[in-house]
Amino acid sequence: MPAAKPITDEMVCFALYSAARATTQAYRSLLEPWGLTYPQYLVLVTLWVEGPQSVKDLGERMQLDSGTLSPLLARLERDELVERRRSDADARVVRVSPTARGDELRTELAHLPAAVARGLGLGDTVDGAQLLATLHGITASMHAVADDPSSVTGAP
Amino acid sequence: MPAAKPITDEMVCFALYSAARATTQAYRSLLEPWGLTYPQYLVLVTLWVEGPQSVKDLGERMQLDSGTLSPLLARLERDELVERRRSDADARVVRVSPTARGDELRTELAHLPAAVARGLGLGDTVDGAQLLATLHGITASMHAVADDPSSVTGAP
DNA sequence: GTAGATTGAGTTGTGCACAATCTGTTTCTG
DNA sequence: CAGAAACAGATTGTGCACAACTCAATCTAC
Repeated sequence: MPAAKPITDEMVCFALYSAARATTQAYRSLLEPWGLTYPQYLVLVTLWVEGPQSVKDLGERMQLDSGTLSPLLARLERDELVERRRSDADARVVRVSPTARGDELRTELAHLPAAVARGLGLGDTVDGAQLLATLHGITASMHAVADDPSSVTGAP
Repeated sequence: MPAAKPITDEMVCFALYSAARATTQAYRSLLEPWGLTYPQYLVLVTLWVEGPQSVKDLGERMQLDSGTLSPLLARLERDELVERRRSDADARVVRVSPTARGDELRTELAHLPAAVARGLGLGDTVDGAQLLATLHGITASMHAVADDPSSVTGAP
């Protein structure tokens, strides 16, 4: 067996990839009784916290484009959790708002954050603030790489 | 405007979700010249490091089931980067190994880890070992939640 | 040795992520 | 004002993630 390997980006990236998948699996279990997926839940949380908003705004908050959001919102609308209405002022804009049922879920799902925090060991084994800062840093760095790969491979 | 919000699981989970997506986007840019996706790259890395192995073993390493791996491997095989051969000893087992071209990529892509590490700020702004430990902890915790949601919601 | 359980891959169906493209507005500009 | 450009959202196509299922090969018990 070889000696301890150095920490490579691959290990970190793979760990990130695994952790994110494990998280959506955890939420899958928790949300299953409501027939919600994790991204659907995130959309609802955004609407609850920030109020009704356009698809574009929602996309900016969640860093998702209409190719992802449109079908997702269509499913939420089919399940009568959100409503989509084209703006009168600007017919290009579609305003998304929770339905009455959608708002009810806010109460029904209010126990989730604490439950997941408990599962995570937040504030206990995990320093939430520091982890958050690190993750934000990674997100920013990786966006920079995605936008300009040559910046890290050696400019051509 | 409310005072500073506490760190909630939602913030951490969303940050994780964003960071993971930003990472695959970064790899998408970097791997685009080779027509590889990030999961395909991960499979190749696993084969390079650990050598040819069965679909099951690959699935255990990457925590993916055959529903994900089978089509992914079929695409890698179509692109002549890996080969699949049913075992003589046990006809249920399919052994996956890199082709000559697949092995060539190991050299061609050898610059990636350092490039991404540079982009991440690994060892610089980010403590890789600690981050890795935290991510492994999260993965384990979330698997526990996924396997038994009642453990965090209060047993029914 | 055969019946039944287990295993390893593959297939099917749903949903998310994202690039590319399209459509209908709106706004900018000549 | 007319045409160009920009914009918001939806659609299409590819690939991943995962649940549920199928199927053949193998293993276990009897």
